[in-house]
Amino acid sequence: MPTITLPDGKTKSFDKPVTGLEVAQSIGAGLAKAALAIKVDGETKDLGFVIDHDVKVALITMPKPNQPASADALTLMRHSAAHVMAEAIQDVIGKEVQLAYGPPTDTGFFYDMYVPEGKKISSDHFDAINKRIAEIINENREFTRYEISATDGLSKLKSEGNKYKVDNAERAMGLPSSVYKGAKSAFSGTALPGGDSADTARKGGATLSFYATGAPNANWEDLCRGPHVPSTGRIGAAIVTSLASSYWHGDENSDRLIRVYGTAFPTQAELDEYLKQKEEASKRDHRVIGKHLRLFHIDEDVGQGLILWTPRGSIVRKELQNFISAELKKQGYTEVFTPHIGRLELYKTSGHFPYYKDSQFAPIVERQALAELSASGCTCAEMMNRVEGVSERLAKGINERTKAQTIAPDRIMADDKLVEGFMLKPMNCPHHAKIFGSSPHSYRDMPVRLAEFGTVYRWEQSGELNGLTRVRGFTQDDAHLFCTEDQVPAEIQGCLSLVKIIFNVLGMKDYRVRVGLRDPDSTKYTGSAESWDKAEAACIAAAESLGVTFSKEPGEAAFYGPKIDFVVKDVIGREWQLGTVQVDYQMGNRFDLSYIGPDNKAHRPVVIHRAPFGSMERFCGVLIEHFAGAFPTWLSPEQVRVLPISDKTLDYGRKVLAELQAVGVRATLDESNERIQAKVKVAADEKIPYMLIVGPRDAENNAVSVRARGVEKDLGAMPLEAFVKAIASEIESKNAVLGVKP
RNA sequence: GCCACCGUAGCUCAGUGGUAGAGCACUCCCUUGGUAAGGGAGAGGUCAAGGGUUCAAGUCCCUUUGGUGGCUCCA
Repeated sequence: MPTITLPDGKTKSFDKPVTGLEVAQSIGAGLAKAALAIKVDGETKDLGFVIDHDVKVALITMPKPNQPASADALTLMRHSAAHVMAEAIQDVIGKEVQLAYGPPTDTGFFYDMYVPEGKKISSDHFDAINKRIAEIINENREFTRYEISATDGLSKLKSEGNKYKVDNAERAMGLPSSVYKGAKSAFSGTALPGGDSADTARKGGATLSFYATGAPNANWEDLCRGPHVPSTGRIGAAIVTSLASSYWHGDENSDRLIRVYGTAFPTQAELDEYLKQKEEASKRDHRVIGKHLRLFHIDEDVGQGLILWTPRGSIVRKELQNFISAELKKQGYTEVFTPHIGRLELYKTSGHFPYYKDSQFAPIVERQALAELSASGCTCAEMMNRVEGVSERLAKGINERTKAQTIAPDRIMADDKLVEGFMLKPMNCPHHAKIFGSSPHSYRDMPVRLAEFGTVYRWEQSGELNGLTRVRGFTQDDAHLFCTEDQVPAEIQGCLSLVKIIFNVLGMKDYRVRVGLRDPDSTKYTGSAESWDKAEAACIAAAESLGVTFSKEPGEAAFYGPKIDFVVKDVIGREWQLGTVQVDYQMGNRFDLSYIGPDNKAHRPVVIHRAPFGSMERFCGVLIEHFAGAFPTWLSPEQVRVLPISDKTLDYGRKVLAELQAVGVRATLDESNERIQAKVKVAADEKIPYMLIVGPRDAENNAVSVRARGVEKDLGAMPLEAFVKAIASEIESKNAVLGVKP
């Protein structure tokens, strides 16, 4: 005799078990019609789910017209749409396509599938697939769930010959996979997300559930734990959007699958709106704007992922750098400069080599050594082995070593033919550690804060490179704070206040904060449990003080300490990590760093790595999108453009230009013999904050007619002197004194 | 690195086997016009590179290279 509790607290009792649909009907016919599924004690179930005991329920419904769909409704609909798309693909491409895994995502859904040799799916098929999807939706077939015993289910799947579904079923039943032999234990290292794939009907139960899109054994069906919308017609509009490759279980040594992306919305209008928004967003793409506004250039002759900053882009970058430098000065940082390379030995000490060798540029080997290796017929692979060998030897030497150098640099070792070399630095910390270590320190001098806009190089996989946001050479606004353990909380706090200042000034509000904590079950971490507790507490407290929401992520700490990361989304929804603050208990040991404490004994400093922008490249990329290229005046490559009405006021224009330049305003003069309308249009396209239109009237009064970017009406004429004063104050304060808008 | 798609003038893009095109930008000329493109002329190309098929290739095939979207990775 179930009694159900509704979200508003009201209860309803039934004298026999009821389905979700019956619950909805008991409340109202309209609700029953709109219902897609039912949440039973927080878990989403089909409307056909039978409730036989007391539970809390909530119905998931189609949104009312002109109302946004709930996240639950979208997820449900998209999961169902994944089935429809899979059926359509098998209809269009062939039944030989084997389905693996098809969950909903934030913006749609995907289905991973194996496309056998001889079959192909490409965007040329999209029209046919979309047409078939529309047909299936139009047929309004019911999603029919049925359960069979796990043993029967498994043999059914085996007879169908789809090893991926067999694997899913075995996984759901808690059995070891009979088909997947990969190293990783689960998809993407975590449990299967709710959505597709199999699940037992009840926890610990012994059945597998299938969903037929229509009638079992007559229509298309799929092993799936559900839930689904009642019928295909409840999916408003769905399309396939793109293709990508993926790996079975995310394991690159395993089968390569095709991931087909799609999305679905309750109505065609919403789908159209979504597509339109995507198109609009792509206009804000920093790669598009960067080209249009001539901010940076990537040249294939220079190399992939290597940024050439053009004069205009360099101004933006330099202004940001000046801004942060000024803040650093206020906070007691000292600036250092270090070279772009260092000996391999250094990176063995720091632990960057060879552990991370796959993500670094190949070592630079000294000329003589290279010649001898080449003469002896040494292959590249052999050379790499020797390069690594010397590092390992040095590592051993370093742990027990005194200050004495045990291996001569830059030459082939006579005994075992090992090679010395240099590496393009992947990080700045080793150099900074060496600076700290180069002179004695008292606890009275601590913390020592070494800052550098340090350029580092990393061998990112070619497919990962992306405009300014993922590159192979980038400049970190890096600093290392060498402090006593007691100073850690205050220093973390200081780092975050810096990030806060920067984000506030730039008006960046749309970011999330991750606090990476240690995995309580792991022993991979260095440093005492007590230190970790304190540092983690300090990170959490600092994050709280930011006043934005943040997530605690156990297991996401680096092995050497906890960290705080700032993550922002780009225009197409991809997340990029920007700033980071990381506590490090390891570096002091690795580099044998010390300071003299009040007890007159040597102590290890704790090191805090921090980079509030992350990298100048990525930050500028994100910033371009944030402003859509319309930088605030202080950041704009060109702050003012003087537009003479005609050649007759060209001389006055020159005078205005000279006065602006005299006070350091970045201004230009449009000397073209276009009409004023054309000059205004061009300046507007280039997102120039201020246009000064100067004609005979202005020249007579020593005035300028001001037009501010983003302001409908022009600001009218004002004395030149007044404008110069106002814009200087706008630049100085970084506030829109004159009212420029993005 | 992997999968799919793409690479034509400085930029945005047409061009489905038969003599390389448009708009914008650029140069010159006319126009001297008060707030989102006045008019005309000119110049600009090894159609990403290399190989192949064909009487004939920007177009079809292969390789390389670069880009885009994902996957994987991310100190």
